[in-house]
Amino acid sequence: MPIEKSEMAELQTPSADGQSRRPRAVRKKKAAEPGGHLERNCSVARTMNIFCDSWAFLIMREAFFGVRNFDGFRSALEIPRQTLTSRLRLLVQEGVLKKVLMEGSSKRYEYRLTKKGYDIYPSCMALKRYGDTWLNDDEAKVPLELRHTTCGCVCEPVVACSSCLEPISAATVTYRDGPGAGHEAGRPGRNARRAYSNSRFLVGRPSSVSKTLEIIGDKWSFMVVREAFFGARRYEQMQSRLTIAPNILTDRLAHFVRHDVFVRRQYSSSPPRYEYVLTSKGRDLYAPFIAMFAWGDRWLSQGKPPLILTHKTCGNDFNPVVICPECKQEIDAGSMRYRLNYDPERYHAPTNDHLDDG
DNA sequence: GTCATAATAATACTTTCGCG
DNA sequence: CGCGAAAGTATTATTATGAC
Repeated sequence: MPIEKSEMAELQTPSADGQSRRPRAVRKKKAAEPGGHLERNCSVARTMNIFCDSWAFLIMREAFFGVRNFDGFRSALEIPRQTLTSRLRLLVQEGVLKKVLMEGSSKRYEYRLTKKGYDIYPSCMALKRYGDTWLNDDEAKVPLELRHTTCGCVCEPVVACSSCLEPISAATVTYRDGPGAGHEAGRPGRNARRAYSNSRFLVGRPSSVSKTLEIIGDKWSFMVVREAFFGARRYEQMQSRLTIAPNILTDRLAHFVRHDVFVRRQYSSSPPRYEYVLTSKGRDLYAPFIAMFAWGDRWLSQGKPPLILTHKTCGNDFNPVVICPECKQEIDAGSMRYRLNYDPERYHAPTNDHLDDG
């Protein structure tokens, strides 16, 4: 991964040399500067620029359940209006939803999935599967059961190699630069904040997608996990590869340790140093991660993927696909039926009902 | 080097209001 | 009602600095 001269100059921090002359971005003072630093081209990062926080994904999930209008989203998710407004606008702008006038009305709109949006379904299922596997309290029952109409099985979709159709994991995949490799300016503006309280979006329907997003609901979390999948273990490695603020990195690592995604292990004692190693629970995040990677390749790379994947097991280059383990067919939203393993009524209590007690 | 803390910038959320 | 803008508050991200 060679870095060109011009990029080097950008990457250099002002504090690197003693004298504090700014390289040249002197005209800041406005929001003009952000996006100044470069980040590696990455389909996951691009995907996360669209689904920049958990809400965006949950809105998509509801869309797959058939929700179409503003108030439908609002009541299903108990999302603040303003937040919903801005998320819908973003999703429309990015072309995963489209806003259409409802027939017979001059002012009611509905939000429909575009092809691009419809295609995020497999990623959604990968998130769901992860939550079912690792975050479900009730061992016996997952909140939502999928039935694959193509083959009739009760389906637990897996992420697999498009060449041999065997499930993939971080350990069985290698990488090399693709035609779209390189660096690009980061998205202007700051990254989205995490949602206020984690429990906030668990109040809607019980959902394994929500639970998964509680762990990796923001872009930085995904980026930290990405670096871990690419072999980074130490604080400093991640820090330098991501140009992430140190306290944010600290925060995310601690968050991940709390959630059993990383273990913190001392590798040196004279100066105490620690490294962060993925647990099996952490390694399993590879499935949703790579599913979103594939989506970014399909829709945001203009046919020039930044990275090419090779499946060690079969030896071929491949694209990640989400398939039904029974019939090996790729899944899509149209071929799935659902069964709820919970009482829907119970989970649609009026707002704030859960707050008032002594 | 590996963070922690404090100060500051920016955004999520709450509330209120307006418009057809 | 259905939707969103505006204003104000709460919380988080970023920057700067420093402890060890």
